[in-house]
Amino acid sequence: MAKNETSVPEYDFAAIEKKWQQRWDEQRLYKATDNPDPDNKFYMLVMFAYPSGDIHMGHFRNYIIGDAVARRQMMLGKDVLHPFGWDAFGLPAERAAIVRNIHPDDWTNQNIGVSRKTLQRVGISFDWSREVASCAPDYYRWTQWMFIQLFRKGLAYRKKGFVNWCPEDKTVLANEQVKDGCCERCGTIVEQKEQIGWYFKITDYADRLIDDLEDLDWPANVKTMQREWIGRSYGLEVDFTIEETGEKLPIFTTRPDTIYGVTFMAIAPESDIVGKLNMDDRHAAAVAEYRRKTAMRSNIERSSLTDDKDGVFTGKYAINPYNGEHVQLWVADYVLAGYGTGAVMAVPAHDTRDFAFARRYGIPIRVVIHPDENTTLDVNTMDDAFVEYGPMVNSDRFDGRAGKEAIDAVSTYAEEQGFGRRKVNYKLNDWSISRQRYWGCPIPIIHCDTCGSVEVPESDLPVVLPPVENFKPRGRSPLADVPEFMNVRCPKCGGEAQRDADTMDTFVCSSWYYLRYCDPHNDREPYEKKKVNAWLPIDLYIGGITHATGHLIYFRFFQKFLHDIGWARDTEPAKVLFNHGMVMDAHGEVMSKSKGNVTSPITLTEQRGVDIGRMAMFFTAPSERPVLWSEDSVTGVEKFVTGKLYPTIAEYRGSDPDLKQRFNDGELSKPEFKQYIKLNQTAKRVNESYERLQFNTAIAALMELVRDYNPSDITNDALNDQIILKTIQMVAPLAPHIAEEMWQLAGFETSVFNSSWPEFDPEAIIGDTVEVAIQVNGKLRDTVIVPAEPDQETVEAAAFASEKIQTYTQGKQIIKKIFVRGRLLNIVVKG
RNA sequence: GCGAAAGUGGCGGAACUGGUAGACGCGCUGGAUUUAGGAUCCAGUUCUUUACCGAGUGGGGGUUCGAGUCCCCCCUUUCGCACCA
Repeated sequence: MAKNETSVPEYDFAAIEKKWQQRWDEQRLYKATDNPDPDNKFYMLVMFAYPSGDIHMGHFRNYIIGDAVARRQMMLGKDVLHPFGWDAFGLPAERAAIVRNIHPDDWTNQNIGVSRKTLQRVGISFDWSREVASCAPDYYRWTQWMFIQLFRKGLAYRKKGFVNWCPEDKTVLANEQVKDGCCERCGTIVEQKEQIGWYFKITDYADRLIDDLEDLDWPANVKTMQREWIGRSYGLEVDFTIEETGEKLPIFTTRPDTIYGVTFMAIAPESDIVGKLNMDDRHAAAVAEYRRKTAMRSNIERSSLTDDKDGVFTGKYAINPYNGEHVQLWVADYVLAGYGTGAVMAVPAHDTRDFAFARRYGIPIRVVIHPDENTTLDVNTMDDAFVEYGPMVNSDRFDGRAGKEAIDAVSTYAEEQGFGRRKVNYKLNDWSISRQRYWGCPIPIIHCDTCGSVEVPESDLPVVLPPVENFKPRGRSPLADVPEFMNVRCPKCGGEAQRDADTMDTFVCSSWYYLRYCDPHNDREPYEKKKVNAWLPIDLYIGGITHATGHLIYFRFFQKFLHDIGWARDTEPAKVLFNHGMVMDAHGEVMSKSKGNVTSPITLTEQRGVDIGRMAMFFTAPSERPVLWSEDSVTGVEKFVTGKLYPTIAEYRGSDPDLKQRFNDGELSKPEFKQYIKLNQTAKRVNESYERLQFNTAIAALMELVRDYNPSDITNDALNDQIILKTIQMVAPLAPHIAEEMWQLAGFETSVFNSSWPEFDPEAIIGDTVEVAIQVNGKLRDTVIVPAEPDQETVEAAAFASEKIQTYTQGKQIIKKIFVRGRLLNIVVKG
């Protein structure tokens, strides 16, 4: 064996990790350029983290995936931007600070320090010179700037309305922060409360937010969730008339073809239409009582009563403009005040909810759609509404029309007659952003009795969050009790005025952070456009699925807005999105402190080393699937790294090979050629695995390569050394420290991450012989070994030479033969 | 209830456009080494069987020379939506 006798030091991971983390830092290996080549750049982004103090396995997994991608992109010669920062405002800091009796600012900064150190310890290739924290005045100054831009375009406005109110956190929540009727953060049942606050008019962007999903390379489920959340539907708005007052009562419907089947109308209890009806005392009292009752019910109670529709009659009637019919007007809580016009036309025969309601209160049911020409529906035997399309009946001039065509005809008629118009509705509501809390970005608005809501002049930004002793929640913003903060002069008229006391939803802060990374220290503007346009769009954005209908809609909205006002070229922030799977314990349970089943990446890496921890995480499952973490995940990978991979460096012969050199069959011995083939097959497989973020199969391929590597068969030093060096390069993005150490032991003075990612020799993927499967009638009966790239005759000759094949074909009629190049021959026989 | 995705050994998981199912690893079994344990190495490991044969990717049907992969029905799991008119 041509073994190099220089002794290789033992694998001391602690020393190796420390050494390389220090050197990488000194060399500024991860420092991103300000002037990337736009055709050769890679913006690798992982989601902003909340600095809770400990980095858990979920973070670890998220960041090592991004890290592997970033490091490989470096080796592919790209200009790489791989930044990190902190989503540092928000309730948890405020609560922790209350409990510990320290200031949220101190608590947050301490945690950032600890978390940053942990991330550095696990060797993530973040460019820390670009770190941002959303609670820093030089960051939130520009969050306020963003608010002002929206305000100037009329896209930030203040209104009084019903909002989600968390009684525990004592603050307003956005729809996106309410889960199953409960506060997403603390689980308390959310109440509806009338409150004045600021909104972003995201609904203006609803169409673009849906339509532009088309071109995004995002997981299909996220796109579907966003489409459903925005909830676009096309329909007709029809003006019914209130009988006595003659007032218009517009309603929205997606089924104009059922309009002759309307037998009653229903109004949402919260709708202000209810107040305009002129009800007599008896009905007014009943309605008031009903409204009071609904107000007390929480959202979950209301939605869980799906089958049990109730309501109350107003004593009033409305007129259907199509046929002049007078129908009863009810108040019912299955109608939502916040969608459409807050009132609906009810067609019991063709809507499940209306059907249940009509049956309960004995309201007439009239069939106006038949399943088809030959089938008629009988009201008396129906046990549910018929909701499909079909020909219209009992519908005057429209009888016989069906489906989309019917809807068109009915809609056009309304438009011609002037009592209706085609309309698009959305489930998406405007984004409520006011929070009655201390630890957030102050809203840069001054309220003046004469001038109204006035923006703080840009030169006065940031509006600094004042130091406050007592920031306990009391149901209104703690800032409201700080007169030095609140009382200011109006920037317009100079009169006495008051600041807005609320702070912004932290999702505002995280809606533009990816732009700030491109120019994080700019103190004249949020960022230089040129820099943002050079780095954007994000080439790969990695995070958990939890943000599908929150952050991932908000930041698309911001990007589009900034595009519209000339601050960004791109209309979408991230071309590719990837959701990694969760990390759970060995039994598939979510890790949590209360369950006591938390494994810390810090402990893991201290005991086994960072690279082993990373490799184990990568190897256990492909990146998008959940990982059930257990010690068994580590065993095999640890044996491989310390027992197989690392010792190969002792076989290095110091030939300083040209890694671009390709060998051909003739210049290598048979066993050498075999190993050369294996190397190139592996390079191909590893490449494909990296592209799909399937690092588990990349590791499997590398394990095979190292297993089959046999230096005693190799006399060609250049080949031997090429195998070793390329192995190191291929494993480097996954296990950076050990790879860098081996690279140095091989004699290199520059980083492995500055070397070129190995390409494979396409001529060396197929060996000199191949195994071809021989099937008879589609069943595998034998395999034959033939020279590479065989033609059909060669394989057939080999096949019919096989005794096994003969026993299956003898005395039978051969009908046809199917030959798949390099794969198989299928002989179809009869008899 | 509606919608989507997924069901492969004892376990985590491989299998590109239909083409040799179970790569790689864990675990397990046997052997070597060792005073012993551990570690390491070698061999085996889908099921049934001594072996051959046969069966086999949740169940049932279909298309095809050939199906884990495509189509239909059913079951299970996970996720999302959940009165959106």
